[in-house]
Amino acid sequence: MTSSSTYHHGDLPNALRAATAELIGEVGPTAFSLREVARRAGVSHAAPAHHFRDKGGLILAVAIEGFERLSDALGSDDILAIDDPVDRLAAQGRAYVEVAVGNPGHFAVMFRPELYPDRDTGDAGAVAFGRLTDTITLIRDQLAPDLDVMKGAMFVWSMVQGLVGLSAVLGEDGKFEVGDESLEAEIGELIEQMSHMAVHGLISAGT
Amino acid sequence: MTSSSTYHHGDLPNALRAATAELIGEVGPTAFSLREVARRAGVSHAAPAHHFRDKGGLILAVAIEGFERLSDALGSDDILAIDDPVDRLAAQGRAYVEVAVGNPGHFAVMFRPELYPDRDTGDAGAVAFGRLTDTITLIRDQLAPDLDVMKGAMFVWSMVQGLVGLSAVLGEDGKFEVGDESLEAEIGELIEQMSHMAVHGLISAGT
DNA sequence: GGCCCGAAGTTGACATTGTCAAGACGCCCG
DNA sequence: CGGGCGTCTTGACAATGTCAACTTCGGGCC
Repeated sequence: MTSSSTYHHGDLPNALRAATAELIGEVGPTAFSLREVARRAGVSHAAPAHHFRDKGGLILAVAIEGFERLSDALGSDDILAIDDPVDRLAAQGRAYVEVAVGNPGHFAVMFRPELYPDRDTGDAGAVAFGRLTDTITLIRDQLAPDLDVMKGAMFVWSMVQGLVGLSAVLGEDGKFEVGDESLEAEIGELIEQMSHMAVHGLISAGT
Repeated sequence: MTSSSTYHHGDLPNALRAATAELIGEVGPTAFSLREVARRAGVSHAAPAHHFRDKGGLILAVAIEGFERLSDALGSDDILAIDDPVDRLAAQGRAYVEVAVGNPGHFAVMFRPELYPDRDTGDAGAVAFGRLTDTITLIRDQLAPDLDVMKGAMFVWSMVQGLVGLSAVLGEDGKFEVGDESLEAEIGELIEQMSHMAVHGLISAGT
């Protein structure tokens, strides 16, 4: 609880992770400043170094946390309860986008190894990727025997990751405006349509 | 000509753009430093400010140059000479990836508006996107009358952009290694397969 | 042809940042 | 109750982005 002595924070690592994700979500991973994070957490500017080695270490921790949240979402009970692999893949697509828009600070650093030089996220990314390959494997077994699972997984991962990346660029409020015409689709409707296209592409490539 | 007086550089803006793209390609857009660029161009640390307002202005110039190169590649004579719209789309996918891997410094900043706050790339991005929508429109007219062109364009753009983004993360030397199994496909082979899937997805969604 | 004004580049300064070394604080185990 | 160690602070340093003032060049105008 609120300790009278402020010298020991209690759970500074988690507070720093949260403040970092929040700050990056506001100003981006470049403008993000280690000292500002310390300020928000109410500690001195050098305190973060005792828990995370340096700036890169703190960003790495946020990236790993993001991959874990993604893995949890892609492998949730709700999703694993879906038997039809095509429906499950669509649900995973929706879940992916939901996690991305719900954790902008995390996703801003998850695919940027240059932000934590000489370190990596371990197998956190591979675990999340495995959630997708599992579903693609089901699709291959049931619907598309000749499908290359790895290429198929890269296909759907690229699609959904590209959508997330582009949506952060193109518009605000979930709407896109590109060129003369404006794409007025909600992002939810868009991911629905794109999932449909992706599934047909997968199946046609494997039969 | 090697001017005897070094005071006036001759074409400093272009030299700075080139040095910036090169440096970003080496160390990423975050570690990139304005003073280092000036050093490489052989000018003093404040010289860039006279041509590009500040750090963001220089990065913005590189981003716009990248969009222009992309537009040129997607609308090259070779590509426009391809009559079959499906073949043309596949060629544009290949061209997109080629430009991306050939200009890593540019692509590292093209979809990052947070790197140039309060500024934007104008219509440079929309022009490139238009090259794709043109081809998708052909596909709709000839093969898939009910296809939503904008959604289809977002689909293929997301896919190819996601592939580019992920390829920068997953591996070196054009190979991917994910999880236990390793995806040994060359990126060229991968984009070929993915184009195939994308086209089938588009057509099935529009008929 | 000479001048001169503005473009192009330099120098110096300042606040901010990331990192490191050294020290202060407080809890826990003996 | 005393010492040790994890936790946090303080102070310092080099590097960075940006601003203001200064210097140098070159082309246009009379």
